Amino acid sequence: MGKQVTEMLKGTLEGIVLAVLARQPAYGYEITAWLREKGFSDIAEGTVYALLIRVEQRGLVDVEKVPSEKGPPRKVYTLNAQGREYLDEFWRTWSFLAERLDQLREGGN
Amino acid sequence: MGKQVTEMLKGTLEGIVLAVLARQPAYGYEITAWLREKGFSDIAEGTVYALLIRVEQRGLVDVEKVPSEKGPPRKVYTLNAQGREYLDEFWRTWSFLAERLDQLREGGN
DNA sequence: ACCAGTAGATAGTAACACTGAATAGTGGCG
DNA sequence: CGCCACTATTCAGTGTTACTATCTACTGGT
Repeated sequence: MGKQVTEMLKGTLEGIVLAVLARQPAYGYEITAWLREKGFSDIAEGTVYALLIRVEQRGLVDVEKVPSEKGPPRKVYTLNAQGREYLDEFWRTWSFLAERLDQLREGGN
Repeated sequence: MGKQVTEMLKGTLEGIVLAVLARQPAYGYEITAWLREKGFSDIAEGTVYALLIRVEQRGLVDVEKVPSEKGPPRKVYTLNAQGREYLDEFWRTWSFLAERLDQLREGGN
């Protein structure tokens, strides 16, 4: 998609994934497919898995192994209380940034 | 300010600085002060200088050394045609991301 | 002579997304 | 049975970016 998106995703992709999990539990492959569908056309497979491991280690999500009819068992991730808290902060940070950017774009000082 | 902002700034700070330069030429110290004033409370001094060198090497800005009444000479940066083009693309990328994020936030699918 | 304020440069570090490849399980087809 | 497509996860290595901390350098005031 271009280097610009890649760099801009740093810090936001994590929030995006947590926001997806806030709606309902999901597993890596599912999340990747969802992102692709939503226009993040070439988010690498591995990227989402690495991110999920990170948030798991930080204790923002709970994990459950669920057998799949097709393929190896799925690791289903659920946002926990700490994750919800973190997500709230993410939205505050995002709002802060988005406001500043919008102001800049309007040429406002 | 927190690690979240730091990571989110990756990829956007560059656009922010270019957007500032789109309004009028400026030098590093000035840009840093402006950012602080606008709420980016702890953007490190060095960060902006490093970024400016990067965009200069990519040919997005023109540079002119201007003697200062107080302190060493200033390096005044001006956005050139290529930089404006890059900035346009930045805004397109930003819009794409912001739209997706807004949708996610509304809980929309 | 010293210090605060202005102005810029730089070496080393941490975090994050990407690339590319490997591993594993299931079902269908010849 | 052997092969392939699809599902699903893992991992080592790389590039980019912002931060930390420090250093240089010039001016004016005490």
